Parts: sequence; structure tokens; C-alpha cells
Amino acid sequence: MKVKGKNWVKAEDVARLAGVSRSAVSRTFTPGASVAEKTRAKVMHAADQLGYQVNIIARTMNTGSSNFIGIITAGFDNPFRSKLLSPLVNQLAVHGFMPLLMNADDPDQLAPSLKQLLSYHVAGVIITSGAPPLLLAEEYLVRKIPVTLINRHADLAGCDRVASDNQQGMQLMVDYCRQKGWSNIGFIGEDLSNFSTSERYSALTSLTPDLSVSARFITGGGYAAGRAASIELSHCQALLCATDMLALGAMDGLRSLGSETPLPAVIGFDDIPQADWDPYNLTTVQQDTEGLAQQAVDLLVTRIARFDLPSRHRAVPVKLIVRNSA
Amino acid sequence: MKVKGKNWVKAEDVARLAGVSRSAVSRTFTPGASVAEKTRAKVMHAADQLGYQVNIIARTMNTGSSNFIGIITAGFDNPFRSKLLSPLVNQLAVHGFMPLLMNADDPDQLAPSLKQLLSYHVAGVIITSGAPPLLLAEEYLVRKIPVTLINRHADLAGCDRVASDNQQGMQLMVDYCRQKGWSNIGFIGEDLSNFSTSERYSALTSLTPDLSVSARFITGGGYAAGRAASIELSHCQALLCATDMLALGAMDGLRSLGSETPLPAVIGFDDIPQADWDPYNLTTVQQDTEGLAQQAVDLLVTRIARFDLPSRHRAVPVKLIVRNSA
DNA sequence: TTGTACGCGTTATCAC
DNA sequence: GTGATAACGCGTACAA
Repeated sequence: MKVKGKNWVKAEDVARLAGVSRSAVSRTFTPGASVAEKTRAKVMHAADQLGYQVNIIARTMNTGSSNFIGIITAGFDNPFRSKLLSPLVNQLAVHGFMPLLMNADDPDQLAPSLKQLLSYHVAGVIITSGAPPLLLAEEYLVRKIPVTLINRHADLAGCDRVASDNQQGMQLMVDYCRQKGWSNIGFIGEDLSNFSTSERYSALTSLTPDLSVSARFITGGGYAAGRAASIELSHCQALLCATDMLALGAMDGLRSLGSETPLPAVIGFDDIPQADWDPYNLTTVQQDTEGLAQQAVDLLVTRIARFDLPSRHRAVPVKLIVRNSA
Repeated sequence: MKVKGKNWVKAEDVARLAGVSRSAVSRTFTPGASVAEKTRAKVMHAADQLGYQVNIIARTMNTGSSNFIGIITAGFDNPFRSKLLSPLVNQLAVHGFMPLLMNADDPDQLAPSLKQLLSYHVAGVIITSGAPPLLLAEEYLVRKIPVTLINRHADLAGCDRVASDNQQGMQLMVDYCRQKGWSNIGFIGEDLSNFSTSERYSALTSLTPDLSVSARFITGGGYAAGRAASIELSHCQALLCATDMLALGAMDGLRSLGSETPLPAVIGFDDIPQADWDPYNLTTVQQDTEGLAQQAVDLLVTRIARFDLPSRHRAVPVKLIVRNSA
């Protein structure tokens, strides 16, 4: 005798109690199936009584299409990515999808992780900014599994992409600088291999042929990196940072110099919760995380419905939040 | 003709290519099954060639036990919870489990979420501090699905619990205060219905019969809450906070008063990354998130193997990190 | 509208 | 050690 650990209530149990066939139960729980109102009522009553829940595993097996979506991201410790995770999970839930979370902190572990995800027959994959190289994602596209990138470069044909409007964001920053009369500008970014940094930087240079721009790119791109980089750029009038983490570090770096010379203004990008804290009061370009999540899920859902679509790209508008740091 | 979207490679395909039976393929991928080395080699070769991955959905259906673990948490925006999420996901992966992430930000949405999770036939559930009332979790225990709580009260018999050693943490704080000669102490916490706050507060009162302790409990328990509460407690010599977020807010609240009177020392609890930032340099009790995650998963795994176990509780040691705020 | 019968891809069982 | 066969729980074409 097989010892199955659990004794799940199955459709057959409900059918027996309701005095109908098993198919009737199945139809009751299948959206858009045809069941007599009276039968449906009987079934629902019996189901409630037994605490029946459709076994999604079995349903997936049968229909061949799962409602799992892989979310591949790195560094939950990064406040912006955490901030993005919430609406992402919520949006997926709205569409009836269940996220499978994969941590890509360790680049070496990414390949096996992606492989493993495959065996869950995910309906789609969302890859966020922090995650390492995604040549591996090709495996998904070959299998006609949609891949959506958030704030990443579209290294791959056939996958959709949503990103904050970096061009607009830098335009806002530059306009603000001009308005203030700052012409000697510094830029702090992560590695140039980082999509957000490189796109924001190239937007900046294209917008400011007339201004003096000195830039520092620091691997890692966290608080400490910003802190270090700012010290080398203290002669600027304004420091534009590719992320808020860099900006907050920069502010502290500048402050550590003492107040002998006037300190540069600092502008960030993201609007993480910490930007609003007293010691910073950071002026920053706010990313619309709700919007990013909504667009990403929408792209994914439509492509799941129909894989043969041209690659799409959506830019989500950003907003300048003026506080005291600039 | 049924139109299945994908053309997954199945065991049968591998079997055909390898010139063996489907069972041989299954055995090759089933840990601890008996296969001739030569057969295994043939199978592996064919599998690699076709890019075969075991269909976990089908395996789950058959064996009756899934490797899904539900993680129920609220507020990824809380740095401490984000910090905990990483090792949790990693630990689960180590044991071959796949986390299903449920956001419990909206208490009203929690009930349906938990119900839904049930239909994935999760092998177990982890509930973290932020999540709303868990009477609902009883549904799981009735079905013999293990539930492990992290930094929560064990409202329920039969579920395991892991928490930082709050008693020890408060002892460290109090010892430090005595050593410094502070006898007029303030405490800032979230609601008393919050487990961490209430346990830390009662530990504090039991440890300090001889000292004067005034306390403020503020719903929400974030940065703003700490900021507001601190102002009412500025007469104290030391402010002990139930979380780092409260502590950081408290420091800023105190600073906003100007430096007319000497400001109280501030000690936090968590050690989130922001505690180490320049403007704060917060002295705090560090929670061992790796340890919490490891213990939680261990408890879960052992109870999955054997449900009839007495309720267990594990306290994870904490550590005082002395910085400049106290 | 309802019930019967089959198939989804895998693992477990049982003869060989 | 290996291959045939029976489950696992559900959706659905088909016949009634």
C-alpha cells in the first residue's frame, strides 16, 4: 500500500458527496464551462463542506500550461529591487500567476537555477536589473517561453523589455542643473556594463555637449562606492548619480570632507524610501515601480497568449522629486 | 487535436534515443534508484543531447509530495525582512525546495492567498514577522502541512518557531547601559501586538526592576514612527528601540530638537545595512539572518519528514554591534 | 446538460 | 538490472 503523506480532498470526493459525476465538479471549477445552475450549487456546497481546492498541479499536467512565472533577481538587499518586488508579485497574482523566486546573487549558481526553473514548466520569466548575463535566457526563447526584462538591455531578440525612461530622467536632471546655473557636472555610476548606468550616462553626454562632465564608474555601485567616488568629484557643482544608493553614499562622502569648500548638489535616481530620510532629503528622479511591474506583467501575459510577436519595448515615465540635496 | 503550446522533451523521447525503456530514464533521474552504470551513461548522453529536464509537475503528481514551500511575508520594503529573504530562498534551494512567495501586505487578501497556496499542495509554509494574524494557518496544520514561524508568536499548537534570542538581546542592551551608567531609559516599540516588540519589552522590564523605563508604542513601527516617538522621550539617557527602523527615525527626531540639551544614546535591534551609514552609525543588536533562515528551514524539513513531532522552538543568538550612537 | 473514457508525464510495483 | 503497467488528479471530447 502506497503511503501518501496527505489526504487531499479530490474532485471525486466532492462528486460523491454532491451526488454528481466527477466531471460536473471539474466543470464547476473550470471558468467558462457549461454547468446547470442547480448542479453548480450542489457542487459548491459539497466543496465548501469538504474544503476542496482544485489541485493546480494536476490541472497543469492536464492542460499543459502552467501558471508559474520565474522571477530572477539579485540582491534583495538593494532597496530599489525590494521596492519593485512587491508590485511585481501583486501584479502577477492579479493575473492568476504564481511567482517562483530565484536568487541570482551568485553568478555561478545562475545557470543551474535557470535549468531547474525549466523543469517547473514556467509559463514565462521575468529578469530584473541585478541579474547576471542572460545568454542563458536563450534556452527559454528556444522553447517559446516568454522572457521579459526589467531595466535591462535586450541582449536577445524575441524578448520584451520594460525600463524607466532614462532619457527623460536625465533630461529632468539636466534641465534642473541649467535652471540652477550649474555647468560643472559630475556623474557617478556603477560599471558601464550595467544597463541603467550606461544608458543614463550616454543620455547625459548627449544632452550636455556644452557642459563639463566628469564621470566615475565604480563596480558594485552601493553606498560605499558612492561615498568613495564623491570625494574625487567634490570640485563639481552638481553630482548626478545613477542610483539613489550611490547618491546617498556620495552625500556622506562629501560631508566627510568638512565644510571648507561649498559642497556640490547631489541628485539621485530611483527614489528609494531612504532618500526621504532627514540626513539626506535627496532630490531624485523617481522610478514608477508600480508602472514598471504593471507593464512587465502585461508584456508577459500578452506574449504568453501569443508567442509570435515582435520584440516590444516600453518606457515608463519618471518624475523629478525635488528635495533639499539639490 | 489538442494544441499544446510547448513541445517539451519527455522521458519517452530520451528513452527512444538512448534505446532503453522509459523506466530506465526515470530511474536515472531518481536519486537512489538502481541503474547499471552503462545504462545511466547512455541515458545521460541522450538527455543532454535533447536538453531533457524532469517534469517536476508530473513527478509531484505521481509521488504526492511537492517541493513547494510557501513563504508568507509582508512589506518587502522593510530592510530587515528583505535581508532575511535572501538566505531563506538560498537555504530552501539547498534542500531542493522551491519557494512560492505570497505578499501579505493587504490583510484582507491574505485569506484567499492562503487558500490558493493550498491548491499548490505545498510541502510546508514559512510565515515571517510582518504577516497578519495566522488563525488561517490552522488550515494547514489540519492537513498536516508543517508551518514554521520566524520571529512570531506561536499562536498555534503543532507548529515550530524560530526567533532571535530577544532575552539575550535585551540583556546585552541593558548591560551596556549599566556599564555606561545610564539609569533613565526609554523604550520605543511597535504595537504591543507585534511579537518582537512585546517580547523585547517584557524582557526589558524583567531585567530592569531598578531602573526607570518609559515606553512608547507606535503602530506601523517605521522610520516616521520612531522619529515621532523619540521626541517625547528626549529626556532619557538612552533610547532602546525594538527595531533599527525605529532607532534611525529616533536619531533623526532627536537631532531635529537641536543640540540645546544632551541627546540620549540610541540603540537599535536588527542591524540593517542602513544602521552602518555615516549619519547614524547605530549601535545595535544584530540578528543573525543566516542563522534564522537555516534554523527555519531545518525545522521545516525535519517536520516534513515526520509530522508527528512536538512543537519546537529555537532561539538564535544575537550580537551587540557597538558603533557611535551609544 | 450530464456522465464515461482517455490522456497528460512521471514514479512505483512487479514480473522477468 | 530491466521493461511493461498501473496509478497520481484533473480536463475534455464524445456519446448519451
